[in-house]
Amino acid sequence: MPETKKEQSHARIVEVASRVIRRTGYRGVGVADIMKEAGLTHGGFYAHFPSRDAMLVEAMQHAGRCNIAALERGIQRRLSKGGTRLSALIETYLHETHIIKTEEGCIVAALASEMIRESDDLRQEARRRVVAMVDLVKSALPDSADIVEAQMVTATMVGALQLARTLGGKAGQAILAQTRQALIERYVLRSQH
Amino acid sequence: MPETKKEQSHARIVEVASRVIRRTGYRGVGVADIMKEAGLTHGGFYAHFPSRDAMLVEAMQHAGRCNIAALERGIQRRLSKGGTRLSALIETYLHETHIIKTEEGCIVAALASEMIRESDDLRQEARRRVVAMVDLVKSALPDSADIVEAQMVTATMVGALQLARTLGGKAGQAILAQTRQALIERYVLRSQH
DNA sequence: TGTACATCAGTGAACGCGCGTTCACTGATGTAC
DNA sequence: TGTACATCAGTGAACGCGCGTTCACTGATGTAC
Repeated sequence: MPETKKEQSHARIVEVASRVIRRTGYRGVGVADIMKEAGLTHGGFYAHFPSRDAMLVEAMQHAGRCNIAALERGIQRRLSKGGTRLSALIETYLHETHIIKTEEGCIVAALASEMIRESDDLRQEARRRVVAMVDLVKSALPDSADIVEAQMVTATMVGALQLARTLGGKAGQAILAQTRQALIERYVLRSQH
Repeated sequence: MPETKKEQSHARIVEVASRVIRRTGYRGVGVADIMKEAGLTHGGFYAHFPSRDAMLVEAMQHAGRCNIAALERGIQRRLSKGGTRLSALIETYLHETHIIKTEEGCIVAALASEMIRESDDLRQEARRRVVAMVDLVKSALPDSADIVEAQMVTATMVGALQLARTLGGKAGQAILAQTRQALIERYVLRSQH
């Protein structure tokens, strides 16, 4: 069954918003901007969402699911050239291109320090996004690793990407390279003997 | 020589702002709120700063310097009870109380994901705050460790604190505990033999 | 010591602007007969 | 097949509010003589 026109518009708004909030933050963008970028006028917004906040929740969910899917694709691509699932994940997540590409990048890294300040609904969705990321990391860690270990690896990758973005340039790239190396050394090389 | 009344007010505004931005973010607070919390009215603001942005730069610098000083105090207190400088730093930074206490906490963790979106002046100051944190971490690492290694450790601690805050509760505390343990295992225990 | 004036630090009303939200209206598409 | 009406999806003007910034004014403190 084909989507109705309204459903298509709805999906387009969410898609646009999910990209824009990663670039400019929760507070950095208005309803009118998002509608305009989706090819609509701002007046129609409230036919799609009860509030700006509700739209942000959807945008965050969408961004997180795209993140997981994109990471999984990157992992499979790298796995086909050899290596472990974990090294493939680490190399995909901590790739240098993500320093600049925030719009399509990890929603957790893009908004981590803002998450705690927003409405209850947004914080709850933020928690879900973190849990989804942690689950993906856990699926790549050795079976002996528990959820808390996966949380720590996630924290390391998220923090590294954020500092790399703040410092920028060669220093930013160096952080990512170092973090890749350290995580792979700790979790991949050591478990091989 | 005693401070003039104006210098005292200026310092008080910066102090208040440095706390409030850690709690609510760059965009989460207005000039009037800060002046009110400093016991003044908003009209006088522009006798102290050329713009809101300039005040935020000062607030960030102040917060960062207080962070470094507080960490150093925490390190010395712990060192007097034994242990290494690095384990003292890790245990001070990743202490459970920091999950809730954002106002007095690390400015980098509080604003990491917002830093890249602000004005050039603010981003430059943000870079300085990151560099200062990294320098402190480097001062606690073994001499063989280079600056990039210090950056990675900083990223791990910052990321862990942010995820701990997002998840909250027991899960948040578990992340901090796990990260402390992993970092100490990697850098402290291993270098002892 | 007292008087007159200048400077300092802050007050509070006002301005302009942008943003979230509302709402009367419009053109396109679907449906009944 | 054509006509009349209902529904859908979106438009664009308007409202209220808060925020950064400006500015004329005020009371307190310092200074000259």
